[in-house]
Amino acid sequence: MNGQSQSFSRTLKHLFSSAAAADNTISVAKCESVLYHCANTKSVSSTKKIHAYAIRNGLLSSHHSTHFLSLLTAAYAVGGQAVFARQVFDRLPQRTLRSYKSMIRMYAENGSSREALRLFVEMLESGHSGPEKYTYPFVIRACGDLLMLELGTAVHGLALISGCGTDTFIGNSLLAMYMNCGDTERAKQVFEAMREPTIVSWNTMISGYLRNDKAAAALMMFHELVNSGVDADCATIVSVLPACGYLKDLDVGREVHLLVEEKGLGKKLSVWNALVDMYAKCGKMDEAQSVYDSMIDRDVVTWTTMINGYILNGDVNGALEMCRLMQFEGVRPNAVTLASLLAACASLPDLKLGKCFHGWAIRHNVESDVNVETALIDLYAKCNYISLSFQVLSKTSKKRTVPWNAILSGCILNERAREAIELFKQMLFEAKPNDATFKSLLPAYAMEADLQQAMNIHSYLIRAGFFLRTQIATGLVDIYSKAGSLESGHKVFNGIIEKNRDIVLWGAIVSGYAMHGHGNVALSLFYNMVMSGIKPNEVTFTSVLHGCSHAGLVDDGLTLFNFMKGSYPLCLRTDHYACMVDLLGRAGRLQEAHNLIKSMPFQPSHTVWGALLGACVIHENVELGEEAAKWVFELEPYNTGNYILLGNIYAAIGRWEDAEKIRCRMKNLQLLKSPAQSVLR
DNA sequence: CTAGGGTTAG
Repeated sequence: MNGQSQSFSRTLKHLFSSAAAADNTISVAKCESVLYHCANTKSVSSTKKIHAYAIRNGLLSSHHSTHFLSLLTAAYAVGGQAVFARQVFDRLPQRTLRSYKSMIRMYAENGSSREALRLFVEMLESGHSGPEKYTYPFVIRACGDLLMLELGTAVHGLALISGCGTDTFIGNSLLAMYMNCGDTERAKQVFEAMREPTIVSWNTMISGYLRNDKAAAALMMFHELVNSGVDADCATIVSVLPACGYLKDLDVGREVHLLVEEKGLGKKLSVWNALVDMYAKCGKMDEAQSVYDSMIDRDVVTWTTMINGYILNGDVNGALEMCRLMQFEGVRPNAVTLASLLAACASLPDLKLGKCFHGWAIRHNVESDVNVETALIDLYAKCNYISLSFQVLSKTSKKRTVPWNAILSGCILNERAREAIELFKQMLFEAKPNDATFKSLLPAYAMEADLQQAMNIHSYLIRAGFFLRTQIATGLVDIYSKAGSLESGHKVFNGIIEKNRDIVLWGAIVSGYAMHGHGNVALSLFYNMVMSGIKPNEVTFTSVLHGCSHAGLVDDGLTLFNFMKGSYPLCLRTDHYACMVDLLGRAGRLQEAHNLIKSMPFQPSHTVWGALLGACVIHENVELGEEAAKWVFELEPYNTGNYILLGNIYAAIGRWEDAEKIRCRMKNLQLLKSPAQSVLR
């Protein structure tokens, strides 16, 4: 106990002994000075005593009560007593700067950011000046927590006006806020304007870049930091290592590892855990293992990281071995461990193993964790046991969004579009949908291909304010295309500004026109896309080529194909050749089609030969038809359709015996088919 | 008094 708190407790004692003696001469001022100490020492029990004393002795009704109550508010707030603080605060005749400050701080600290900001705004509106430099960081953090970029920017301005612009703490808070809101550029500006960035500033930048999917920028920051002469600390290490892992940049990862050894930064377990994770993510399980072996202390995170590492590198047995060792060491798995094990079982998929881990989750009492529940729903859906997914769902709290998202995508996976749509309607009574919800749900509407339903979900999205996002717009374009309204799809497409149109959105509109036979529109949209600076990918090439072939645009198709060969040779896939063969073949240019196949830089697939065969049927070309058939019979021996196609060519030109022979061959194969297929499975 | 940091996660 230091001198100050000793004198405080003396004062408190004196106060109460005087009270016991019914000495009402104890002044409000005295109580106030005690309260001031209560706030400084975060002493809740003393605060309560003073509060009770004040009530008993009618101090609250005096004209001094504003000052007294605002001190009382502060004392409760500092002690984290939200309910008491609020009660006193609401009874204040006048809300003072002090009371606002302490309430804002309390709410920001206990996670009620919205409440904190409400009070902050009210404080400004009621004519108080801006907060002082110790309150700004709380307000700024609250803006960041709620992703309120506009308000955050306004607070930034206010801080500048009040002359707090150079404060390091406020600067660092601003960095974190902008990063949280996804505005990396503004964060960078603030960082560059800082006169003396501390290690915290650097770390905030590094981790912020990573959280905004800019791992390369995070690494650049790290290198700048190393060159600037500021010493890295533990937080730097655990911020930069995930970036190395994400980029699989083993060189930088090793550099960081060296730094840890040289500067003795390995005092915390989290640093070693991050190193293990980095090596695992870079695909170096042997090095991860050796870091792990060198560790004296290990916690559940270490084990989980190793287990994940083995899963990530496709070594399920290694992961299982780790589980056994972990159990042997007496370390209990947590929800994270089980969620990732279950996710691994889902991606295999391995129902039996998944059920074992479900059991393990129950034994370790984590089966009602949202992450675990979600992983279970996903697991059972991917194993085609969606009824079990529903069982898990029925036990969840339902107020969370993620399990619903999992069941929706599970329904899509099991081709239960109707059910997905029904579930979504139920979901709306319980939880708030987010972007991921629609990512899972929209394909259901595309499967239903019902224009009325398409319009329903579209109008819902607009009402709910979801219409801006590219990904969701893409889903809508796809739905409208499949439901047959290219016009509506195009309107949605036009609603996305050019800057926000990504390859997937372009792909959706192009394929929409292509699949409905509007090859010319598909083509011109495609060229618009290229002009707007979007690099086409295999998928867009396929759909636009498809469009050309469906619309009989032979020369356009050839031009496009040659453009591909010239500019995007690495994109060329077997599908593209199949489209071209189909295109040339339908136009009767069979020889050209055949030459194209022969020029292919890789083994032609059955689809390529199949396209030629199909064209040979239309144009009754036996010679090439037989050549194509020879290949498809080899590549796809159990597809009876191919035999029928060749038979049709023979029949068309009157070679009845050959047609009959092929028919027999097909029949014999059909007899073989069932046992053969069961072996193939 | 106030700022950054580890394992899941499509």
